[in-house]
Amino acid sequence: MTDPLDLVFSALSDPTRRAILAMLLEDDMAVTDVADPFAMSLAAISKHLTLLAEAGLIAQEKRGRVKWCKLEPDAMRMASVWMQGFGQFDPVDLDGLERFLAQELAAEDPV
Amino acid sequence: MTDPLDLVFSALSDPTRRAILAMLLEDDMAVTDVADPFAMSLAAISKHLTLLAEAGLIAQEKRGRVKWCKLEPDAMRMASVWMQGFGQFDPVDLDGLERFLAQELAAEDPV
DNA sequence: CGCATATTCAACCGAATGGTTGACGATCCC
DNA sequence: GGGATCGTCAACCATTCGGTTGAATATGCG
Repeated sequence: MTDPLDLVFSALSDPTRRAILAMLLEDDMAVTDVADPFAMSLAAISKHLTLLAEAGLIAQEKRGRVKWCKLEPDAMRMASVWMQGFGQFDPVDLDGLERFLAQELAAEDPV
Repeated sequence: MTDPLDLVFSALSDPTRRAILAMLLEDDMAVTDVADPFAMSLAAISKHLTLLAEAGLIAQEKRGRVKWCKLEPDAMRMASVWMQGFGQFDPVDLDGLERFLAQELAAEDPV
């Protein structure tokens, strides 16, 4: 019933969770290592990770007593799709690319 | 102190607010008209609109007794930038565009 | 076995969220 | 002026959120 986008955007709305995602961008990490740089309890981080997992933004795999967390790009992609499919604005990471493309099209138009 | 992204993602995490944004995509609207299709009080919608405005997702301008709401793309763009600048995944709205671009580049490469 | 490490569970707390209702302040129009 | 319309404000309510602490559950290791 609840839209998966609710979960994704809600998960993204917390700076701690965004920081975690940024960390996981570099490498997969164990829960304890994720928690390390933060000035809050391990339990709090564990909760954040659970939320991120429920939103589908990360996947958690337990290997031995260590639970590894890794990024799961699909959920964020979905949110991004919503934004773009929604948006009137230009694709964001294409500042240069777009100009290039416009150039290309301009070069082809007269044909 | 609080990251503007907090506000934006938090605002986007509610389905009612996302629906409002989708409506405003079509046209600027008065508060009453925004509220019309929803099964909740005008006050509730008013609150939602305030949140959206605080997140910078919309702008509200009072003209006479009517308060007009219009989309303000910058905030969403900022969120999108974060996602992309963050993301390992391909730009979302470019499925076709990207293929086209790859083609263009392939055609140019041998030169 | 027995201890240390890794992680979650459970109960609790204060603050924020999403909604309601009713009163209020503006504004338009007759 | 006075009634209808537009919108917000204020108080309230239940629920969720982000955090804490302390106990519990695995698991690895000597």
